[in-house]
Amino acid sequence: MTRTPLADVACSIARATDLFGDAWTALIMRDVLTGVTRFDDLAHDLGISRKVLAARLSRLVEEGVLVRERYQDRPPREHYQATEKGRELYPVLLALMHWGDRWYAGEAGPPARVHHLDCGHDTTPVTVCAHCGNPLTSENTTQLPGPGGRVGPGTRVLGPLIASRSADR
Amino acid sequence: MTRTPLADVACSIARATDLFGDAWTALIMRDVLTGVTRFDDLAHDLGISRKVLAARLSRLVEEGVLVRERYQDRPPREHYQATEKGRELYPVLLALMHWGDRWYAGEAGPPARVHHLDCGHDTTPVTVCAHCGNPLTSENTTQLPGPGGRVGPGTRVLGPLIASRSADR
DNA sequence: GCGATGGGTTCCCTCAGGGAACTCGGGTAG
DNA sequence: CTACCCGAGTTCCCTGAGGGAACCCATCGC
Repeated sequence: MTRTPLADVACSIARATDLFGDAWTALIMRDVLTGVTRFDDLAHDLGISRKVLAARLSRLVEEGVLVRERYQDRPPREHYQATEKGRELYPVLLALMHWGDRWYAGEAGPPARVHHLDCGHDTTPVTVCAHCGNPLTSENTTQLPGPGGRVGPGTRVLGPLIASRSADR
Repeated sequence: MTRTPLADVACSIARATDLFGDAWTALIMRDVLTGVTRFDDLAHDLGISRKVLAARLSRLVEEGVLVRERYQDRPPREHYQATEKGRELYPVLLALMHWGDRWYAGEAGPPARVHHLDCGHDTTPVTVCAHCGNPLTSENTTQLPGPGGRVGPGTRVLGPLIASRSADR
């Protein structure tokens, strides 16, 4: 649908969603990161059209989020593995999953648990400040322009910033 | 495009992406949470088609993520505010933004900074274990079936789980 | 009365997604 | 040697969601 290209907008969320803001991509990454790495397995597990799956996978490979590698020679079989860039999407998935659990889990409870091997407990993810370790929320944070945030022709900042909220109108 | 309905799949990521896995929804939430709350402002800021914006907003209101409220009577003006459910999407946005910063920021650096009011520093978000406070990664966690994760007809678990990885074939 | 907002809705067109069939190379059973 | 299956895609057609731009309607400010 001639999706408006978001990649060139000066906002990291826009850049990230240009790739990740697609219903399938998140689910593909979830599967790959939890061990479903082969084309047919992904197609069956997700119920995605094979055409779209092929397109998504090659996009993800192009972007360096996944690599396609041969894991067996006779017969030749390939699978997809997450790169470091891909593995770093895990916090996004955890955040999405946690939100889904909070707001859509039925009476039975969430469909899956996350088990933290390091401490041996089932856990929930919390997004905290790298500095002080306390949780970050929309109320206790402010978005400010960063070094790469200068405005130019064809470039939009990450949305009117708090500071420019009334100024830009 | 007769998008495959993901909402009924027994996976919180699928449920969340059914709503959120759309390029525009993430950006709308980013804007609303940073103070861009009016229809026209959103339309201009995002460069989104007004038709699609209207559709997204009403979907988000329907889902209880946003509320539409009149903030002034003469002339009548409405805006959209995030509910608690909506504000809790903030960690997802932070995770997306952080990933975008890590992998797509140019030489100039990221386009925006997140300032944590509680500790007074510019910060980066870290996703940690609610239990022990250490970072969660795809390597140090495992997904296990949860209470709501029983499999039935028409219901898929959150992707073949680690445990069933070789068993289901 | 007249134009300017703000907040949408309507119309048309194109192209991405769904579904299912087809391909192609390498096993493997008989 | 032939027949059949599997993994991994590719091709084809059809539908409907997204883009773009015009249109609508109520309420100001003048």
